[in-house]
Amino acid sequence: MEKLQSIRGTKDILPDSIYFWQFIFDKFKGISNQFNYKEIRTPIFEKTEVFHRSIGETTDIVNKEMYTFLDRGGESITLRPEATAALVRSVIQNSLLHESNLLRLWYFGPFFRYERPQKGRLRQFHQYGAELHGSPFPEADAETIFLAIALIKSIGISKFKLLINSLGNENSRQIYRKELIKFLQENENHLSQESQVRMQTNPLRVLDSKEERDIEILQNAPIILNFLDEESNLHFDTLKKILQSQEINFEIDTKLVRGLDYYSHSVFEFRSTMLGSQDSFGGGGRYDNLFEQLGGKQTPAVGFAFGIERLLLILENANLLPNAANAPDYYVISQNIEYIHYVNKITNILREKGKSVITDVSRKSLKAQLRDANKLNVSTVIIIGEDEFKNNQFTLKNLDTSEQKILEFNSIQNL
RNA sequence: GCGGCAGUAGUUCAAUAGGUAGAGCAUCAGAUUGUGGCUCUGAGGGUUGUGGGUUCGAGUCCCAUCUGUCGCCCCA
Repeated sequence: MEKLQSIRGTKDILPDSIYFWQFIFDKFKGISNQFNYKEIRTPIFEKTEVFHRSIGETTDIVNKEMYTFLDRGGESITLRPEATAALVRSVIQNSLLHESNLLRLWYFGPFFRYERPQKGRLRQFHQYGAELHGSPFPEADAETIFLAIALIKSIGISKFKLLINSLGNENSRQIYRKELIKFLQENENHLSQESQVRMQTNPLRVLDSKEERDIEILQNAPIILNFLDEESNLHFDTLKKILQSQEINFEIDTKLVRGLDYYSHSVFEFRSTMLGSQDSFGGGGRYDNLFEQLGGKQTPAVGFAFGIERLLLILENANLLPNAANAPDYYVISQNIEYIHYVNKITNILREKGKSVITDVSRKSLKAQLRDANKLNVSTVIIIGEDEFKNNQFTLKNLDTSEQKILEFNSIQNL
């Protein structure tokens, strides 16, 4: 028989590491509560249109990274490659903005992109994200950044870089776009092939190029921040001031554009030197037009997401993983299978008292059970041998000190 | 999707110039028949990722494929 294995780019989260996942989830849940964000869970697949209409037809995600298939009814379905569009769909569908014009949401779950796997880049990966719907103001952008930083710190990460940029509003971006295309056309012959194609489809993304010759040319490219209109400028300036007032360190990266078409105004990204070339572990931005694109009414919004696997890599590489292992309170050992009912009785009483208790189910010898208890880091064992069984007693042994004493059955209540 | 590197017991690795696989750790069991950890002894466990090819003979060479990894594209 051929051995079956998991699909390329997917990973089992095994019992040995599940603790770390729970650690991150619990911390993030706590911080989200402090910021008054509510958890939301949406399906992991959506109609393909949800993503087509939001992410952008010319983006790599839509073009080559989506898991799209026809279901048995002939409908085109896509495993979600990101959450923002799906959340907006849900908010519109369920009229969540009906009773309040402000909505704070967070989510945690799996996402899917068909990419060549690498460390920190999987086909099924997990994200935590938060979205703030309903405010056009930079205070909202700032709140999400505050939240993001609180989350990062809550799991012990203190070294990271925050990059910000502004893409301006629609108006500014159009003007800049024209200017940029003009510049790119003038230098077309010197650009990489990739960039020459992208210049036609999605010129802003050329800025992201890592090709050496592109980078060189782009040094003289027009800078988007110089094309912001008054409104856009004010928005970006205010955000910067808010961040500065709280002594949040950031760098302005005028080439930061991010890979989704729906962003406007602020975009930001978190990077760590503890990762390889996939050094970004989170990012987000403002998306004021997405609601309309998905058939809702115009609603300004801002949000961000973290890659859980990348956070775990940072924790691992920085030696920040928390200690797991919570040993059972008791191991009830029986010398002989004949005492099984007595052992179960004791075990059940202890469990009803809220203790975590383990017993042998594979008919191991007394010695083996003790070894087992030791391996499991149990510090207290209860031993039922012939004498204890006959006299309605039990032996309580401390494995750390090796002290042991015989007690009457009723004193189980005092454990 | 493109390029480089890698793939041997659960795990970390070893195997001279191609001659039919070994060790540490882990696992399990014993060391006077009611007691763990330390120590000692022993045992189980691999059709060398998979499929072809070259060869008298391949873990070792060649091809393909799968998976991982590094970089690119891109992103979390």
